[in-house]
Parts: sequence; C-alpha cells; structure tokens
Amino acid sequence: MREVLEIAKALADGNRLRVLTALAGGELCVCQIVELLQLAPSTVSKHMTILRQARLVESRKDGRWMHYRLPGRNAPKAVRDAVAWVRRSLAESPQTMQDRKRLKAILAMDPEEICRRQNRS
Amino acid sequence: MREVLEIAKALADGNRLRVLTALAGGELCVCQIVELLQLAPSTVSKHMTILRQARLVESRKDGRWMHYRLPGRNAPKAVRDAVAWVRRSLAESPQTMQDRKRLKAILAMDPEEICRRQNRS
DNA sequence: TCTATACTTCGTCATGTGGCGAAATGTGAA
DNA sequence: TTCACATTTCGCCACATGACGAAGTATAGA
Repeated sequence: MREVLEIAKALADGNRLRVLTALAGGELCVCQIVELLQLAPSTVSKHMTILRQARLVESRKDGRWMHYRLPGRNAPKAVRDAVAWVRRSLAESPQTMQDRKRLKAILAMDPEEICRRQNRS
Repeated sequence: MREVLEIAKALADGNRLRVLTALAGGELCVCQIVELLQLAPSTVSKHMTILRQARLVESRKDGRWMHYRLPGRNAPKAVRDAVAWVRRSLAESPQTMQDRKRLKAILAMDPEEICRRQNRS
C-alpha cells in the first residue's frame, strides 16, 4: 500500500507525467528537463527526487551531470506497470506531441550550451 | 493529459485506493464505505465524487441509497487500465486483507442497521 | 588549490487537499 | 403533506504540495 500510494502520488502532477513521457525517448540530464518544462532547476530537481523515491526513474551520475531514465526490467512490477500505463495513456496526447517536438530541438543542441543559456536568464 | 492527470490525482489518496480495492468485491453503498473507512459521511461523499469525476467509479441511485461500483467495459481504456493496476498492485496488501475481512462483516449486516449505528455516534 | 558549474537542499510563500460538522437536498413512508 | 433519513454541498481549518531564489555540495578543469 505504502509503495503503491507513493507511486500514485508521484504520478499526480502534470510536469512529472511529462517527464516520464519524455524519458520514453531515452535518458535525459537535469538541464535538458529544465529546458523542456521551463521550470527552475531547483523545482525540477525536487520533481526528480519524488519520481526516484517512487522508483519511477533511475539515475546515473556522470561527472557534473545527473542523468535520469525510466526503470529497467528489475524494477518492481507495480512500478513497471505504472510507467507502462502513463506511456500508453499519454502517447497520443497533444502535450506529448508538443514535448516531443521541443525535445528534438533540445537534443540537437550541445548540453553545455543549454546550461549556459539557463545561467544567463 | 487532462483526463490522465485527473485519474492519477484521484488515485493519490490511500482511502480512495482502499475504496477501489473494496469495490472489486461488488458494488457498495455510501454507508457501507463509511463503515469500512471509518470517516465522516461527508468526507466519504467527497472522495466518491472525486473518483466519479475521474470515471474510476460509476454510480446508481436506488431510492435513498447511492451505490458505487467499478467502471464497466465501456469505460475509457486509461480508466480501465488504472483500475486494473490498482487491483493487481494492492491485491496482496495487508491493508486489503484487513479490509476484506472487515467488509465481510459489513456485508453480513443489514444496511439499514449500519446507517442507524452511524446516526447514533 | 582555486574556480566554474551542474545539481541539490533549504527557507519561504501561495495554493491545493483532506478532514469535520452544519445545513441543504431528495426520496420513501406515514 | 409531513416526517425520517441517506447522501451531498458548504464553510471552515490544518496540513501537504509546488513554485521560486539563495545557499550548499560535489566535480571537472585551470
């Protein structure tokens, strides 16, 4: 119950649903997610912590960059099923389409430049 | 997105998860749910409204009694899948076991007596 | 070591959510 | 019609949550 409720609460936010959907296209670092959601880095960090606590994402630290990705096959069934539900339910959503487009542009840029941009603003 | 988020928010509460799990055993009226959750009738009513708005439950009015049940086959796929996720994920949970036992006792009683009890307290 | 920087943590604020009791609603029975 | 009563709606309160900026942490590079 505790685990399932934690998952459900983690899913109960539009920005977190967008992140999970975006991660279906492969892992992303925090600054890329910041660029996608257009939120403050601290806010994004908090969202990612909530998703990770619920095990809905896994993380990998690479130097100064933190990468997040969807959970692998060894994740609990409740988690994998929840992610699958989100992916299926939002696959055709207008928000997802728009994010997919935006993400394409983000991935085309150099990650370092994205971060530099954020420091300027 | 709107629909999926509404479902996720409706699932993000322990009492509502308990109700959905309990409804797997068949439809229940409000006073039976009140007895199960041990919450004020007005609180339970609010929970059921949230679940119904998200289409996670359907309702049937029978005289003074309102019965709630899990959605049928004509419900949206996102809804059916969400209910299935909850049922599968909580099927073996201690809370579910305990509720199942309590529910058995509740169903053994006359519904009218349950309501009478609630008015006394 | 020192600096720059990618990210997280902390403090704060506005808003959202879950709880209750009182009042309103609607329906069967007298 | 009038009453009893199952349920919902309303108003309120305490607490949770999402947002930000400032400060802290950790790591690559000079």
